[in-house]
Amino acid sequence: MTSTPDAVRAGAARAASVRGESAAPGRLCPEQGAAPARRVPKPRADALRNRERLVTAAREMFVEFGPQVPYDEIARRAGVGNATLYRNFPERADLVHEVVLSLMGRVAGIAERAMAEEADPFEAVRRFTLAAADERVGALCPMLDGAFDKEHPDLVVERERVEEAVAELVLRAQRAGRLRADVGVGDLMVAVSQLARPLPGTAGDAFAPFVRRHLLLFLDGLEAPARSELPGTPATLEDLRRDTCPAS
Amino acid sequence: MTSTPDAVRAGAARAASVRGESAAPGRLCPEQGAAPARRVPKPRADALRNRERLVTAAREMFVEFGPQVPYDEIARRAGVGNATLYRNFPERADLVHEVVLSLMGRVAGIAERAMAEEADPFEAVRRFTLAAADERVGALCPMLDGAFDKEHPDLVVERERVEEAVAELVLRAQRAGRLRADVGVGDLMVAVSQLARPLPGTAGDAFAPFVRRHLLLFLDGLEAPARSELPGTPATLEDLRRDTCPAS
DNA sequence: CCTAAACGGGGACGCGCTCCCCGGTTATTT
DNA sequence: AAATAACCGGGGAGCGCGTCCCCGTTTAGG
Repeated sequence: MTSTPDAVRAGAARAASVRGESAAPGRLCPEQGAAPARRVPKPRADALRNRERLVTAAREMFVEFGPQVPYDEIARRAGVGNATLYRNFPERADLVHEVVLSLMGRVAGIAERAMAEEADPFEAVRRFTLAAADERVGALCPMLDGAFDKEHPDLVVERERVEEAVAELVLRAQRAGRLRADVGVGDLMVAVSQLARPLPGTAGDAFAPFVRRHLLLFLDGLEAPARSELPGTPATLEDLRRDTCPAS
Repeated sequence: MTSTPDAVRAGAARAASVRGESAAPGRLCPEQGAAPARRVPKPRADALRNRERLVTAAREMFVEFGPQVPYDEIARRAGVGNATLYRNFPERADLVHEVVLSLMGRVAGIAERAMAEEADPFEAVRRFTLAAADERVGALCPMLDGAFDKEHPDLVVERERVEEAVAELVLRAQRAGRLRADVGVGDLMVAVSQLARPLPGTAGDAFAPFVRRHLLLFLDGLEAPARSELPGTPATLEDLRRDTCPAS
């Protein structure tokens, strides 16, 4: 054995993950000061392709079967060997992290686009809600219990992007008098996630039309003027984080 | 070994379960025709107590951790040995069956009481919805995938009781012009289940106030007059069954 | 064309759940 | 109240399944 780059890469990935850095290859990391100019071999094209395929497959499998789905099955779905999966994501937390990150990015984009392109601010909320459901935000729920670093820098950045966009969305609609004033961002996010949450066992899409109906009904309840008086206070996202992650 | 009643009981339970009969002890089964008057030993009082404890513990554990929770943990929560659990419910399907049955009974009672005691028909819907959520109907969702006999006679009876009561509840509210006409029983049941569905990892009750808010918002959307036009058709319970159980 | 990194899949390890066995305990029976 | 039979409890063996690694082969890049 002259050199075992597989093992080296895997070890590096694990270490980077622990330090809270992104383990994604393809990102040229500047030489670390005194480190003796170790040539960072640029990753191969097919390697990146496979990595992307794995994340996509993982997202689909997580949505359908939850985050406990066997590693080997994910690899099979992605059309690669299981070793490739283990090389890229030495532990499950890494994979979950990547999937959550990708999903949040999509949702943030949706919110920003809805805000930019929709004239009526309540219509923007509606469009965001339905599109977010299509992205299966509900699949995030089962991942909350999984032990993955919720304070990872990359994740915090993306989360703040989502929060900011949706908060703005809500605020505009409320200022326009189209959205009732006694609801918060947290109310919207959680209810959407719950209503769009996939049922286990259903291949996935048989329910889509019903989910749409229920979201629209909920949105009707959100519209101003309020038809009833709500108990408690508008839920912020901090409220939710406090209740779901009592440890942090 | 002179006689092993434990094994006999377990075997009998398994057979009865397959035949679609209730395996509950305490129910005196009339002597089966030509069978030579085998004395059916009346079950002991503590045995029934333990059985009831097990069902209660199972319901709690299912709500909190899903129907895959380890058998031994359920026994521990119930404060009995694991053998007792295996004696009463030789396979997981039996236990799930019992829990679902118990839950459906409670929900049916809630619906009937709401209808009888509430003057305003929409208020009856609201009361039913909130009470059903308190009973954790949402916990039913994760059990849909589990392989348990959904056509078991006992279950069908209870299911029809629920359906009839809720359908009547909806119909009355619609006839009174208080509930929008373009929603069906299925819309109500599924949305409530989803909104009240417990999040994994949360010990359970931190979210209760938020769930209440979201249910009330949804109910506001349900109120007549309709604020938007819904796509598709009102969901009946048959629609849902067809989509969740494609095999049957 | 050559080199080295990445791939694939077969198989062993180990964990955790299931399930049973048997000595002790408790409710019923006369 | 004593006898008896059913029931209970918990410890441990069996085993299925997911995780993880090894190594011969393939493939991209120079």
